[in-house]
Amino acid sequence: MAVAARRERERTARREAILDAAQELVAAQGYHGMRMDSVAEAVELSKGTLYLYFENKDALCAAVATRLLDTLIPFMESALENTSTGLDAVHKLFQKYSDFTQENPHHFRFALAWLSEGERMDDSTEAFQIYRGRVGDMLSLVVASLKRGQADGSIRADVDPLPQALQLWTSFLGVVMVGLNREAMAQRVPVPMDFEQLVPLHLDAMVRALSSEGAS
Amino acid sequence: MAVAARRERERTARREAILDAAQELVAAQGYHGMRMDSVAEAVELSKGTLYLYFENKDALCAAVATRLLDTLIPFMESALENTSTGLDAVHKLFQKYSDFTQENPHHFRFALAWLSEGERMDDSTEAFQIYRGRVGDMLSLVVASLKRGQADGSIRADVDPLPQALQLWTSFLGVVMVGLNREAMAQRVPVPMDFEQLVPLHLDAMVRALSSEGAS
Amino acid sequence: MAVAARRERERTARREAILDAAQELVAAQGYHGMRMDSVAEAVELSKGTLYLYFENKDALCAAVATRLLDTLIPFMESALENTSTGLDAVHKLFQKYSDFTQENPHHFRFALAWLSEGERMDDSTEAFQIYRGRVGDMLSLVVASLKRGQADGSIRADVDPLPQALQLWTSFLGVVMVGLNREAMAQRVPVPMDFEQLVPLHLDAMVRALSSEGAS
Amino acid sequence: MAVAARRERERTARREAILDAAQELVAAQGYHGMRMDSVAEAVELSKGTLYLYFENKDALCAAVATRLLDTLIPFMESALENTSTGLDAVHKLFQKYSDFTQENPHHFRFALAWLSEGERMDDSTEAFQIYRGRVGDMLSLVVASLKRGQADGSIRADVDPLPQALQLWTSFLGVVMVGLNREAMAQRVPVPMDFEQLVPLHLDAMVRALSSEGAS
DNA sequence: AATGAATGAGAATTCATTCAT
DNA sequence: GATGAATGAATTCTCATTCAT
Repeated sequence: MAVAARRERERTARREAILDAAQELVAAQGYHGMRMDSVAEAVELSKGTLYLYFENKDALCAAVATRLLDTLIPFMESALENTSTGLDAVHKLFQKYSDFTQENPHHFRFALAWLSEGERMDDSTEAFQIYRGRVGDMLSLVVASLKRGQADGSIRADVDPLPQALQLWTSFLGVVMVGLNREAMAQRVPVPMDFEQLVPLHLDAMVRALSSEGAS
Repeated sequence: MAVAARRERERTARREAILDAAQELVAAQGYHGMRMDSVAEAVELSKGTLYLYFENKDALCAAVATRLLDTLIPFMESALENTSTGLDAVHKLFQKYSDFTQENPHHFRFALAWLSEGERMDDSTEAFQIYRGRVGDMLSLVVASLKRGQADGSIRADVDPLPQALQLWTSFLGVVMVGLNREAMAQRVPVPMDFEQLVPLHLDAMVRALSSEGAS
Repeated sequence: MAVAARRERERTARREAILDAAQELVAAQGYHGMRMDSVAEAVELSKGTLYLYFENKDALCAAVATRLLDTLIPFMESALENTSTGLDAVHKLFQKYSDFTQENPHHFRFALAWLSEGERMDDSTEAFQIYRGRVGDMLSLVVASLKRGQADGSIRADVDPLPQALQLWTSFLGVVMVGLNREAMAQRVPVPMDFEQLVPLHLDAMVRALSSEGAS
Repeated sequence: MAVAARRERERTARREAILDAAQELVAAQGYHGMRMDSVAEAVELSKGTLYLYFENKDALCAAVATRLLDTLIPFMESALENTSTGLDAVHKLFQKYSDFTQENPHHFRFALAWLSEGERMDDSTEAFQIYRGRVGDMLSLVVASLKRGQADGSIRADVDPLPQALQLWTSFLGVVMVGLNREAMAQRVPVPMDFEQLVPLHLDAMVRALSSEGAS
């Protein structure tokens, strides 16, 4: 029995180690740059062993993303403590979101790959299904804060919470995407770009747009 | 002489055909998914011939992007006619941008695929430099309108035109990206989404955020 | 344990098989004519497998050359036993060199093909650095014998050992090269050629040139 | 008639121009580095036109080499004027040969390719046959000087002219080959090499070896 | 005679995945 | 469970040669 338990523990630990390595590599080199070879080397396992833990590369990446969302959601929830108003809550929620993407660029890159190459990713794996569920959880946090803001008067009454949550989230996606691909952007845009400014500017714009103050 | 003229015509036509094929393939399969082989097959030319028209894969992609911007920019410029204020101009500029992406989903898919794979490209080709110039032209339209809005009092004076133009553009990228992948999104996000609403909501938010009215 | 030992044996054997095939192909077709495809086919391995054993084509070629020098050097060293003088040693060294090329025409053809195509190689691989070291070892034998000859008075005192060693080696290259291509030469040079005589004649000339006797 | 003559003149001029360009390119980039594309561009002709003047790449190269030998032979002959002895003549002959290879490295590279890749070159062309004849002419010069040296007593009587001429020529091939591939050599040999010294050293050694003075 | 667009058979190298041990 | 050697299809790019005009 104890043996089985230890085995299970070892298995979990190894799985986590693989996820750690994969996460770091995706962060450093992007989805395409991450090689199964490198993951194996990083965890000091053979390439074959990787396939005992994950069906294929996409499943491994989905598992990385899921684990990140599992971290992101409590991280965002923690932003809600000590918020004066719903508007403040929305602000802090996205601030956290932004912080998170800066610290875990892999999550974002994965999410984007998922969006922009969606059709070509292998979404048949269980790992992928779990990941999907998490996205809904995250959006719920935003919706709830918007509603709270309307209740406490900090957010305009004519805002429709769910669509507006999606507007907030998706516009954030664009800003953060650009921030994560600064090198690629700097190559393509012939003006100096201050990527550090981008997120604060966007957050500020979003707060102004939602605020009940100054509404006609 | 007629021969030279015809040759020139044929050459241009062939070039356009290659661009068409490449555009479609990148839109459908992403930058990595687009294979020079597939492009060649699609235009019924040999692989080698592609390289008579474009230095390499990156130059071909840059040419596709340039061609798209060549259409987009006049289209956006046309939005500036009959605009009452700078704020109105910004609004209409992005409205056009949005319309364009709806009508030319390929453009957007192309731009996104190219961006979100986030890898450095070969920027040594002439084609890439031309593309880079066009991106600047497009941004200039936004910057100019922001300045005009500050001059006529419709836009807040504390807005810094270039960074704000980037914020506007990049946040739009996210919204439109999601709008173009509505099916993938709808299937994956476990809440009902009304994509038609997304762009107007975002436009509205942006205008509120920039407007000098109701500024503290 | 036995498993590890067998694996190691197999790995070495496979490596040697690849080297054999590459050596033969370069000898027969020159450096450019040797294709990684052909090597793979010759050893009945997939192309990819070659790259598990050697970083790239240049590293493979460097390894072939190294292996040949590993045989040649002890063979030349054996010539130094029972030599009366330094001059005698130089003579016997090149006699051995010549014998070696007659017995291992592949070595020479390989070295020549590699040299006469005159292109820069990828010298960043470990394999190349090892090869480079071996070339130095071989030359050292000649340099040492020249010095010995000067010490014992058999070789002219005004000889500068290193440059002279290079002169000896490189002039030998030409003679042996022609000797190995006797058929091609005989067919192409419109005078009767006695190739058997060529090496002895050259050796004799070299000894006369180095000898301290008869120096002005 | 005049028309035919002019045509012929033009044709010859164009042929020469192609040879000039090819010669320069082989010199600069080696046999493999020389591209038919580059030749065409250099002479401002289309690639197709090249094939109206030369059967294929190898025939073009053979023609370059032939033309060079056509220059080399009178050049070597000119060395014979004002020579005091046969030994002096041999010395000056090879001195000229060496000068020539330094100034026309292409000739040499071609000759070597011909030797070391002989079997794979297309020797069926007429250009190639002409080239072969020239080689014999050149050797005859050396043979004649050796005989003269024996007659005037400057060269050892026991030298057999034809074999010795071949020894001289072939050993020179090696030295010059290395001199022409200095870059490749410098990469492979881990000792500092002074290529300028190599040819004089070799010439000196050859003269000592042939000289009747100091012969036993 | 001249053109130059088109060809297409390769070339080296990569990498996710499999499978005998 | 773990290994790691082997795979082989895929990918970008090259270049001597051809041929309709």
